[in-house]
Amino acid sequence: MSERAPEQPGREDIVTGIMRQWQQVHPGLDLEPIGVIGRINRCAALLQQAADAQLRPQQLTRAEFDLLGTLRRSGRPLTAGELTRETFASGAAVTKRLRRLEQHDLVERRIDERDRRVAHLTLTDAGRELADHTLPDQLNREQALLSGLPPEHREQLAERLAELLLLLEGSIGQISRAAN
Amino acid sequence: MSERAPEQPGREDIVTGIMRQWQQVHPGLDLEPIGVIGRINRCAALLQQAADAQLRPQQLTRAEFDLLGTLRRSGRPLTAGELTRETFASGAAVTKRLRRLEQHDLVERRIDERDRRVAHLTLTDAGRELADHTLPDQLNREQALLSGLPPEHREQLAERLAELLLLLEGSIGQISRAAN
DNA sequence: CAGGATTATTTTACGAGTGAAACACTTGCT
DNA sequence: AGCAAGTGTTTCACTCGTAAAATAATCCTG
Repeated sequence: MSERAPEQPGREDIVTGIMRQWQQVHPGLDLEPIGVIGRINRCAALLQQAADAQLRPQQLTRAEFDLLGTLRRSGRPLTAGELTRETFASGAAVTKRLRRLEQHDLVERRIDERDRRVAHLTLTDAGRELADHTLPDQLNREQALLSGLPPEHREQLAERLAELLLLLEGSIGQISRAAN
Repeated sequence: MSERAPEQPGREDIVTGIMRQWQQVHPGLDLEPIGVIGRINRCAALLQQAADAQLRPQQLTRAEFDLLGTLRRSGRPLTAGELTRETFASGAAVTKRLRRLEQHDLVERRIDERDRRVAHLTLTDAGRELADHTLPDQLNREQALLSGLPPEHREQLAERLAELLLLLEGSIGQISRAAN
């Protein structure tokens, strides 16, 4: 399917070529941000595509699975608002996703008695089982993807990304008040 | 919701906390993929949010700007199909975006005379000006975000991401026929 | 040189996400 | 107590993206 040119198996990633094109069109422009940010975006797109494909048979969206995972790892009921903040999503989106998850009997809703505005969401047994089955599966396939990288490079990548993310949370995250 | 310690300004990124939660719930599970992939996804989300905000005043979507940029850096007319592959998007999405860009007189369409199925798209003068004004702007703000990282860390990050992307293009990209 | 296979692009029908307004409560002020 | 202000969640109207079907042209191949 790819016998293009006398090209080596995998010499360059897509972004390298993109940067070369820009350099020819705008010589002298500092393209470093593309080398970092463009690659992050492409990697994210590919990885999300892979995750979506893996969740499709379970009839779950990545965003829905994110909710299940957030409930699972928190180990206690969360309110809709907490889920909104934890999953970095809009309130409207969370409402819709919760409706679907409730319809499929994966999460349950309990109205707070003190303050009847707030809803506490919990995983049902089915929801917990689904999460507990799906997460390790997901991690295995992801680890398989990453295994093509030498372990010390994976580790370095994680460290550098942590630095960057911390930085971005500081400079961009202000509005979204990511309440940790 | 988080009684963690006399919290320092920015000691940990969000993902570190998420990993700690998982470790408590599923001890023994290998969470390394979260450290890499989870962080890539979060970084991408934040960076895209920043880019969207910056493009809003220009009345452009990030995806639309991606089309303009692709045409600009290619330096020649591209067909709709080429744009589809280059921008990593679905055909339908490209059709819609091109319609909008044509309506705003940013790109022009010319039907190929040999094969009247194919459309060649070009930037108009306005489109080129917009791209030439917006890209450096974008790069400057992105460089400003990254400038919080030591230069050698930025470089290392770009290198490691290039390795990863190359790997992912090999293992995931098969379907999407990225004909380069 | 006719008619099916192939290719390039658009249309259609629909699902998912969004911001703003609405709704449903509780809190605090007087 | 009464009511304005505040808070948590849902609804509404809309945009954007997608997969699959439709359209439109070209390429074979006998």
